[in-house]
Amino acid sequence: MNDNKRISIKEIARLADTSIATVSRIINKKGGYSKETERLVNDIIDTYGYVSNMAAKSLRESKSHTIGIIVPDISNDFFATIALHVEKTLKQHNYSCYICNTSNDEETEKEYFKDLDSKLVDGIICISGLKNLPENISNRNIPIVCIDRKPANSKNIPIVSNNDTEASYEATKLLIEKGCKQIIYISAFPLEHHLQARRQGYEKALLDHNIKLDKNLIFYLTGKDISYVESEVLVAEFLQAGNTCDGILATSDRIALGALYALKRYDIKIPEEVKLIGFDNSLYSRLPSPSISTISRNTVMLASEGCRILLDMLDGKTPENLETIVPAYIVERESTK
Amino acid sequence: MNDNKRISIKEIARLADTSIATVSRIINKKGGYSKETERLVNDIIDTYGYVSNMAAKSLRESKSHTIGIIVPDISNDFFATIALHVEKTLKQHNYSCYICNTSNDEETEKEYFKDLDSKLVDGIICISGLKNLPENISNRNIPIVCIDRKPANSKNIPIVSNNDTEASYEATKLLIEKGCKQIIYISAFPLEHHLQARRQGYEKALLDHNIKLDKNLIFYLTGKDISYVESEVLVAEFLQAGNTCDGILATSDRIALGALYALKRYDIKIPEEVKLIGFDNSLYSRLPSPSISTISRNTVMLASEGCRILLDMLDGKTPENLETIVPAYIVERESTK
DNA sequence: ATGAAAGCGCTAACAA
DNA sequence: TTGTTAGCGCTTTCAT
Repeated sequence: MNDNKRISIKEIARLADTSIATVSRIINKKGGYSKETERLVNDIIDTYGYVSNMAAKSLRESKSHTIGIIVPDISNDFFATIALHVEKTLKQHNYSCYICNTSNDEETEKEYFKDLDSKLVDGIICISGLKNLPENISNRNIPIVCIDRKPANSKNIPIVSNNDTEASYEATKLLIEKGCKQIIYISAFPLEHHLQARRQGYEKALLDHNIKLDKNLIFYLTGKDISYVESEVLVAEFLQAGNTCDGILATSDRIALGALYALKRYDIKIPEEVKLIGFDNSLYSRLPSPSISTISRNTVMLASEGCRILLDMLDGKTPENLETIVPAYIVERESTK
Repeated sequence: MNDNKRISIKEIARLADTSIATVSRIINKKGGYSKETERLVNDIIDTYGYVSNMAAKSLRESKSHTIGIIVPDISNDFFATIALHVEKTLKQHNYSCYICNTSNDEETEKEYFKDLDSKLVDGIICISGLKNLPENISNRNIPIVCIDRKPANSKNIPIVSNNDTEASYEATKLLIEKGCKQIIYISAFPLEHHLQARRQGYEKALLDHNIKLDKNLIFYLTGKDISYVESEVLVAEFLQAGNTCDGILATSDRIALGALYALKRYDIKIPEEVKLIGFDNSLYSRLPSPSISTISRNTVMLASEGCRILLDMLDGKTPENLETIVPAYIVERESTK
């Protein structure tokens, strides 16, 4: 078959001396043809290496058997793991995936939504960075499931996320129980709902343990630099100014890592003098010495729950719950031991 | 526009009281229409949130403005970085990307090739795990560029890879110059060409420095477990048996990390007693303490060279070089200092 | 069990 | 500058 041209069902029909309708039926196993023609047609398909033309199929059916996955940053372990798991799961249900990397850029994300719309994707799994989803996509009635982050105008869109408030509460509590009294809180700028939830958990834990909230211990990154760089600078400046602390809660492992670097730079012993805990259970917490305690977000479950809901919606079902909570849990490592 | 139905150019034409041909021309900026109709049509497009139907466009044009990216494992930092960079680069040239994660599974990879063919992708960037590319795809005359790994039957397919032999040579030389005489070599099972190249570089460096090759110092992983686990076990057993070494060259950072863990377990000082170097310049070498010296593969350049060549091919040019070598270079860290 | 034909939305060749 | 029309490959309805 050294022919580089794609063969069509029309051609197959001609070769099998039958009609394109029959060929189509055979390819899609719809029944209504003889064993004999079936064998003949399948033989031709094999010999000529026929591959269906998805564009034509999609045009005709107004669907693409494809799902779009929107991720902020595929080179981030956390998102990559989710994307990977989503892809694998959906593949088992005969969907392929467009992975769209927004680089946390709002304009890019909007473009991708349009792109996915244009490509007739059957559904979207979305870890969005947008405050609001684009109007047109939300009006298109295309099934969307959000993971981790929830755009404000997504009232009817199911979301799968963690019990962030509680997880953050537990992390703070762990530090307190290990004797910490001055606990720094470092977070990315809390545009997103889940970051606000974490702050609440932190505050509640302090309150419940009679520790007065000290606003001077709360820091937000600007996002102008890589998070661990910003975090390192911030903690270093804090220490340089003669301030003290005995615990640090960071809302990501990368932020925690920056803190770790700063503490090391000032020869502060971890966990003896300062205890440290992050979020995400990524390589950033697993690999450093001392290894950093962290909150596992349970990426596999975030992904599989998201898929389950999306697949239900693709089947025409209405999701019973708009909010699905995946339990995050503490992974204790050297930095709090 | 609370209508969830997609509007077509036919509908636009009706609303603008013109023909679909004119609308098509305006959308694609082909010229041959008045300023006035242009404005009118664009207004309608905006108000109705028109989005083109890619399936129809692809069917008509026999191309999809989409590139397929085949990767073995998107949750691996090294591949993810390449995929990300490829996606960003191609996006600037108005191509979107299918990222296909093969999980190092041959069957999956073959399926994906078929899938990409079916989706009429205009080109493929391929970090393949296959010994041979599928027949049908190589006969389809669709532009393919391989990165890092080269299937055997890809005679006419351009490949972008590193100068692995030299890089490995330099790494070994570095260890030797720092005084190492018993250098362990640990590699994944060398099905792939670039792993054989690295072994050659290692051997040549030993030879050039009058160190006799000791086959007992050469180890291959089976691939039955995660590489750093296998590597840790392997080095631990080596030490347990009372053997000694003063340097380790690992063909990936993950393998190097396993070695690091084993050495630490036996309280062997790095770099004082044993020096260690890996490959990839990933988080696995950057984050641990001591940090691990490594060979940077120059992922950004691997990706951008791959894109450059593919874009040329998409323009109908024949690539001038079938082999493009991207220089890998040593990143020295604590483990060899 | 099979076939003829319509039509999905689009581009491009041709006509006006 | 604009419009008419064929046809890309496919599924599906309606005949037979």
